[in-house]
Formats: sequence, C-alpha cells, structure tokens
Amino acid sequence: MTAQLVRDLVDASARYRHELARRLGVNDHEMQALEHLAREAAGPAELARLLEVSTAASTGVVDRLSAKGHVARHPHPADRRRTVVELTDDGRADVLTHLGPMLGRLASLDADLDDHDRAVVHRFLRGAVEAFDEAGRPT
Amino acid sequence: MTAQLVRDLVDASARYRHELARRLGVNDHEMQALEHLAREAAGPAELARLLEVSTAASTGVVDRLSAKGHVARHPHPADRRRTVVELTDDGRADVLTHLGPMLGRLASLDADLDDHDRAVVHRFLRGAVEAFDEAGRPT
DNA sequence: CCTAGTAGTTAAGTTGGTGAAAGAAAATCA
DNA sequence: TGATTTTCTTTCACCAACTTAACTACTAGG
Repeated sequence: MTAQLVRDLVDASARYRHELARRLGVNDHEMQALEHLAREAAGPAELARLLEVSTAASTGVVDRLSAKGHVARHPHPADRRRTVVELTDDGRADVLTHLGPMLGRLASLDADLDDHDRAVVHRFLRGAVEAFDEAGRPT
Repeated sequence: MTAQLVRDLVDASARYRHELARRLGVNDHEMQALEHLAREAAGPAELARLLEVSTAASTGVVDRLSAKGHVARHPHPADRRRTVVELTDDGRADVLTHLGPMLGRLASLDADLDDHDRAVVHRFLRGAVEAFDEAGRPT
C-alpha cells in the first residue's frame, strides 16, 4: 500500500515533468536540467551525473537550452576548466511560472501538517530516499 | 524543505530505476515497463500511456523485452484487437529478485509507523500525487 | 614537478524515438 | 441494423539525442 503510493508519486512526477517540458518546448532531460538550475547553477559534468547521461550528452542539453535562450554559459571564477550554466532571467521566469502551481500545492500540503506530522513525513521521505539509494548501490 | 525531500525522492527513484535497468541489461523505458508488468499485465497501448511515448515506440519496447525473453505476447481473451503482454516466469523472477531489496526496505519503513503516522504519510503521499496531477493538468 | 584525475567539447556511429499510414476489431449512434 | 467513429497494434521512413572515444585544458595530490 505505502509502497504503491510511493510508486504513484514517482509516476505522477514523471507525468508532470513531461507535461511541463511540453509546455516549455523542451525534452524531458532539458526540463530536468532546468528544474535543477532553478535551484542552483551547475556545470555540464554535474548535470550529466544528475541526468545519468554522458558528459557529451549534457553538452548537447546545454547547447539546446542555450540556443533557446533559457540558460547561458559563464566561466567558473576559480576553476578555468569549468563552465557555469545559469538560467537567464527569461529562463528563470519561464521555469518558475510553470513550476509555481505545483510548488504552491506542495507548500500548502506542508502547511497543513503540525510539527509532529511534518517530522513523520520528513523521516519517511528520507527513509524512502535511503531505501532507493541502498537498494541501488552498485554491488 | 518538504518540497526538496519530495524532489530528492523522485531523483533517487530515477537513479534506482537506471541502476536496475543496467543490471537487467535493458533501458529505462523497458525497466519501467517491467516494473509495471510485475504488478499487472498490460497491452502496448496502455504501456505507451504509462511511459508517455507513442504506441509505435511501445511496440518496440515490447519487441525488445520479448526478444530477451522477459515478456511474452498473448491474445486478449475478449478483444481481438488487443495483445496482452505478460512477464514470462524467468522475467518475473529476474524483476522480483532485483526489485525485492528496495521493496523490503520500503516495507520495513512502513512497518515502523504506527497507525496514526501511517495515515499521515498516506495522506501526504496522496496529496503530493494530486499536487503533481493538478499542476500538470492540461489547460 | 609530474602523474593522475576532472571538465568540457567534438566526431562518428547507434539506439530508440516520432508521425503517418494502414488493417482489423470494437463502440457509438441515428 | 448499418454507418461512422474510435481504438489497438504494427510497419516504415526519418531524425533527435544518446554513446564511446579521442583530445585539449586545467587542477590536485603525491
């Protein structure tokens, strides 16, 4: 039961990402990158690890997002090998506009919890992340 | 905070699926299909909706899983347009072997909850699914 | 300081996706 | 009932986006 709900959540989030990607005119990987970049800038290598694709593929992701004006490449201040990929102002506005309704709903769900229940939910979510990570740990 | 944990869970599940797919020698879509078929049989059209790809693509998914011996096509008993795709015995054994450790961890997480806390977690998960679905509802 | 490792890109080749078209069966409806 | 529309599956031609390998540039750790 609980496991099924976790599965449902994962499926729902995938459908949601796909729909958002469609609205923004990007593909699923590009959308996932945009979601991450809305929280913090990252280089192609870091995006590659996040998306679980090669760095060659993530270079392509950044190329396409950049061509569409959603992101821009900047030099890394301290490491001259690196490139910092950041949302442009337009890109940030687009992403936050589309992400907002979902974040709002999650926030109101969170606001309905009292302190005890919030702790229970957090503990569960952290445990579930650990369950996936441990079970998926390369043997 | 809570929203970030939900995001973390979604990311962890994607990493997990990718790792399992690697172990079974299939790609992510094929793995997702196998996970679904472990719960219930489905036709190519249903799998296409689940994976959010065209039915042409899901025909390919079934072709490849079938060629590897993980699934088999059967005629639908009541609808002669349809094909029922089912795990083979070997396929089921493979999938359950690999899925087991994660399900076990989730089950023990669930077992640690008392009735009140379990209800809280279930309500939260259902709410989160609804948040994604509502926010992603085609306008 | 030199070796090993990391970041990013390009190139060539492969995988797996799409859209369109088609055939067959089921569902809807006048 | 018969006509029309919808659904299910598959095939085909095409192409988007991935992979691996190679290479440059730079950093970090004995």
